[in-house]
Amino acid sequence: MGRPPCCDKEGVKKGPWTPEEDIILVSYIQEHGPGNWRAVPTNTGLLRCSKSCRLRWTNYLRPGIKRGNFTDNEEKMIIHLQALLGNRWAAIASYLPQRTDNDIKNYWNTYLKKKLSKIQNQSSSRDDHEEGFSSSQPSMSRGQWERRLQTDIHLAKQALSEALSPEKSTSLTHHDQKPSSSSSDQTLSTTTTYASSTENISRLLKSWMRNPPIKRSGGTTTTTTTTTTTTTTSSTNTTLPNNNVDLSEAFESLFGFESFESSNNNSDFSQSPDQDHESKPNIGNNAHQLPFSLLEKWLFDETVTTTTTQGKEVVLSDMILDENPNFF
DNA sequence: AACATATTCAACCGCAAGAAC
DNA sequence: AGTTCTTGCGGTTGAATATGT
Repeated sequence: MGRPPCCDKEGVKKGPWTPEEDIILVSYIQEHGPGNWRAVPTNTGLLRCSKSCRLRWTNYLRPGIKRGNFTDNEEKMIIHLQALLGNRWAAIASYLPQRTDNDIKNYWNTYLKKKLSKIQNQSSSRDDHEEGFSSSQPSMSRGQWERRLQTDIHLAKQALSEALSPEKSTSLTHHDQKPSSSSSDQTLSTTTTYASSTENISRLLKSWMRNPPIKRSGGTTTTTTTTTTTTTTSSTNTTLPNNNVDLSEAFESLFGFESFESSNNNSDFSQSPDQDHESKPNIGNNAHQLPFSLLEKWLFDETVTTTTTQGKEVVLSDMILDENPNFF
């Protein structure tokens, strides 16, 4: 049976979000900040459940989300972090601050998993003749598995190092400079790689205008009859259905996100402690300032620290696995 | 051109943890 | 201490889109 769904109420809209709804949500969050999601549908008049609002914000609307193709570095990091952390997408996403866990999860499920299994098939067919050893990966001898794990850890370190290195990998580096960085040139650079909420929505708007969701479940026809709580929103709604490009541009100017973003570089809007990243290590922010060993330490402290049978903690990354047979 | 199949990804669902009462 | 509420997470779904026949 289980608990009834939180959104089982009548009158709660489901399905794809419309630009109108996005605007309402963003303008509300701009005013009140993220959090207290329960109050969002009530206060905005959105016919969405709180969960849906939070998800829309965290996955698409919040500033700092990068969309589009994953870079090689990102791919590497995902692969190795997945090897280290498993399907802890939120944890993995914390190392790629500009990507959402949903994005990473989708990318993994639709692309990386297949790619890796292909590679694994190829290598396992080569390894089949080798003598087997019963380990957690049956097709691999224990020594192989240990060595691979070591290699994975090493590569993950390397990938992390590359990704966080300030002089490398422009896209990643820029992303790492989250809005909390104070320098204005960093702000400029972030606007090229980070998408602010405005940019997110304006992009959505543009693509939406190109391909209006005609068949979508009442999406476009659902005019938000509630003349929403925020003045900005209500004025926006009146102009929405007509001028497409102007709309998105008007939207950008409406919220003045350039100033908004920069004014929030040190603010709590995108980095407020009570929101999405509250438990995340926020590596992107200061990665270029932190000694890398510290990051490593944090990474491995959290994820690879394990306990031996004697209850003594062992840091896996520091172990020479082959020399510690008792580990298994 | 029309249909079938595969792929992508936004959104939903249910569960768990922790906060609030 | 127990219950309820809120939020976050990971798995899954299904509509839209791309690709193949």
